[in-house]
Amino acid sequence: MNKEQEILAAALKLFVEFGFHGTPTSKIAKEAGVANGTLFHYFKTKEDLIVGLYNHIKDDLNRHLSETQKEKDSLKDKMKNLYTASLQWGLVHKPEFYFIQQFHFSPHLAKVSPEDIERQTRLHLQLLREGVTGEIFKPFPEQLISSTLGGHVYGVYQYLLNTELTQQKQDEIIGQTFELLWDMLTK
Amino acid sequence: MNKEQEILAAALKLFVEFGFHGTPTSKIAKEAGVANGTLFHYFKTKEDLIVGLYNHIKDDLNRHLSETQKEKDSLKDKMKNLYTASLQWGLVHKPEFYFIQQFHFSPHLAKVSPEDIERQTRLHLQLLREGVTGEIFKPFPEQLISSTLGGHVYGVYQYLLNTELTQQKQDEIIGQTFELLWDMLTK
DNA sequence: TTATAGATTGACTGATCACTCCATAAAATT
DNA sequence: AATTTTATGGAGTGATCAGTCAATCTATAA
Repeated sequence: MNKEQEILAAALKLFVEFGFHGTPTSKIAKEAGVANGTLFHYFKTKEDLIVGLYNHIKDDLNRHLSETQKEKDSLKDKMKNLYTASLQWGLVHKPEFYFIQQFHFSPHLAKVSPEDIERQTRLHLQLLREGVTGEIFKPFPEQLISSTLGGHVYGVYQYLLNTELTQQKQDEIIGQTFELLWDMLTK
Repeated sequence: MNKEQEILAAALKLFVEFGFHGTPTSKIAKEAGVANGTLFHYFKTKEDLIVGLYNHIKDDLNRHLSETQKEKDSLKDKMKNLYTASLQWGLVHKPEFYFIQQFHFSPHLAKVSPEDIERQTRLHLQLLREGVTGEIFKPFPEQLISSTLGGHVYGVYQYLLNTELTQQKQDEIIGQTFELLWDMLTK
């Protein structure tokens, strides 16, 4: 791992544990095994580091989710794969998932550029549009379906996070809750 | 409004806008129109203020939700009233709702005492238990139903927040989404 | 009236923090 | 080989901040 990645990894670990406030850049540098100055060589400011870490994680997640998409799958299968992969990635990458949410409720969110946002939501938006224009979903506004979907994933994630289940039980829950979600949203 | 409440109101406003990190206690005191020392007379530390504000808001919300509950209502009506009141309160108290979420993804969450948590979740838990023991809900773990429910509220809230709807349209969406939720969770 | 306790003030402080700066080293480019 | 660019280090700094403190004010009770 190069120094930039070491810094990102250290920042993630400390931000999740102590919050943005509670984490001085000096501690991040120390945890990463680099000098103070090195951190500011890669990230002009602390805020730059925070936003950079967010984009780094989001792109990583997005790359992973994209890999689950196969052209020839039905919409339902594509969405199920997206749903499943999201939850599984979140369970494997707990600090990353927590950080995303922590970031979403911070003033730093406003610093994410529109291009970054577009790139990070393209995949979801595309599937959603497919379902809306194909009249697969119930006749609700696209935004409402999107929000409901997001909320559902969030809720199920919280459950899976707080109950230690075997991989098999986990997959079972994911499958069942997807069906609930699908039945709720489609005609 | 007495000084303690002025401080809480100022803290809420500034925390939501600038985050915990970006809000010095001196600014809070200034915004509240009190001296620095006065703030620390009412709250021993900044963290005390943050946690105190959270409990203050949560108790406020809880008091409001409790008022919607009538003994003789059916479970469905009780839940619908809780659901509706939650969303409406959140829309009227946007900063408060945002602060709750901001707080949930901060290290300060760990400082809320078990008694406070119990008091703040009693109402929800009670209705949930009623539905589980009465076999109204589908046979899922209580925790899963609870999380799903929370996620659903969260999702619909995000939608209502981001779309400027008339009161009437809003109520319509709330009614419709509750039915979706109810159908999804009950037998 | 006096005594006591709480409320309020704002100047002050010790510690901490984000960030700078310059020296050196390594790598890339000419 | 010479030159430029990039990477790294770490001591240093000015600003800021959470929290203190002693003085004053207010109110209530004895």
